[in-house]
Amino acid sequence: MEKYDELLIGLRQVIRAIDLYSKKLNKESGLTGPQLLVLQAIANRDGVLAKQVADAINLSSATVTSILDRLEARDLVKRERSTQDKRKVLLHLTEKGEQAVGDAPKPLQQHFIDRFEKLEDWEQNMMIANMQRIAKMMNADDIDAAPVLEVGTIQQLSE
Amino acid sequence: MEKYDELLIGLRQVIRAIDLYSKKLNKESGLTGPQLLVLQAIANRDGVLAKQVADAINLSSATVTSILDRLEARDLVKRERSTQDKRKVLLHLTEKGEQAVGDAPKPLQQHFIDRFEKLEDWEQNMMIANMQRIAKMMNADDIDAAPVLEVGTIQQLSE
DNA sequence: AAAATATAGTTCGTATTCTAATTATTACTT
DNA sequence: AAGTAATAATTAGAATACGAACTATATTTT
Repeated sequence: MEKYDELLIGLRQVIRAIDLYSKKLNKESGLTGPQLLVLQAIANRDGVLAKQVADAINLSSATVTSILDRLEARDLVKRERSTQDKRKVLLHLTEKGEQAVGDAPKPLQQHFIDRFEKLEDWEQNMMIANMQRIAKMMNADDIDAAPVLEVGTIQQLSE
Repeated sequence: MEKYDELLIGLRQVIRAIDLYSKKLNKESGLTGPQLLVLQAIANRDGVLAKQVADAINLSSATVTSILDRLEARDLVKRERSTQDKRKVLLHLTEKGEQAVGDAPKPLQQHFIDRFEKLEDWEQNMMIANMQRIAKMMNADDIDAAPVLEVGTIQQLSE
């Protein structure tokens, strides 16, 4: 087996771990990973806009809309049209939603963070540098000249 | 910004790079990343089983079935029931399929590999070790297995 | 030989995710 | 003031991805 295979397999495991944990979450708490992330974003700031949530958790507006549809159908979230700017939709948790956030297990992010923070500083730095390097090596920018500047740009904007 | 944020953003960039490149591929060649991976797996070994393809590219059988449905509908792949073991389905490329594989741009994997192989040995090893470590730290099994052990114990287990 | 297990593939239902197109509204330009 | 841009959200359509349930075969156990 080639070395790059090992790396790509490792990467796939990571991606899969995220997905599988999302499904595990769903079984145990009735919420998938993305759903929980959306709920937490609203819990963090009541009345947040759908757009802001999308930026915060790095998804397109369309994706957030579909997640919100499901959350609203289950009476966990309430949409409210802003009267000042009628394009905007303000998001709130219902009581049920607040309870769900409180009861839910940690999203994978949190679980991972707990472990990550136990590492030595130099280890943390090394892992960050490596991941950024892979991101760079995979960056579509370098494949073609122009079209896909978005990845880097979006990250910068969302900070 | 916390350090773990940097790491998770890097990871997100990687995942996104894979997705965006898949869509770019699709626009240019009419094949998505996973579709191309399936075609290549068949090109590698004519008559391969669906199951083997699934294992090779790390997807569930159900997912591969749906990808094969699309590829077969477009006359890129042919399914053939084995006469010896009628549970099995042997996969072949059609002429059109072979041409598609030949014409398609490299999947992201290949592009990445080219770059990865230019690195020094020790760098490659470090990147692999790091990715595997992240995979381990994200592993859902460990979440259930070792919930409230002491710090020191967890460190030992996760090494 | 009969029953229990295992394997290969498919189908079903659900969720995520994207882009492109659409709607409604607000802001900017001329 | 009218026409053009930009913004916020949604809708439509496509692909990916999974587990669970199911069908059909094969293999193993009793």
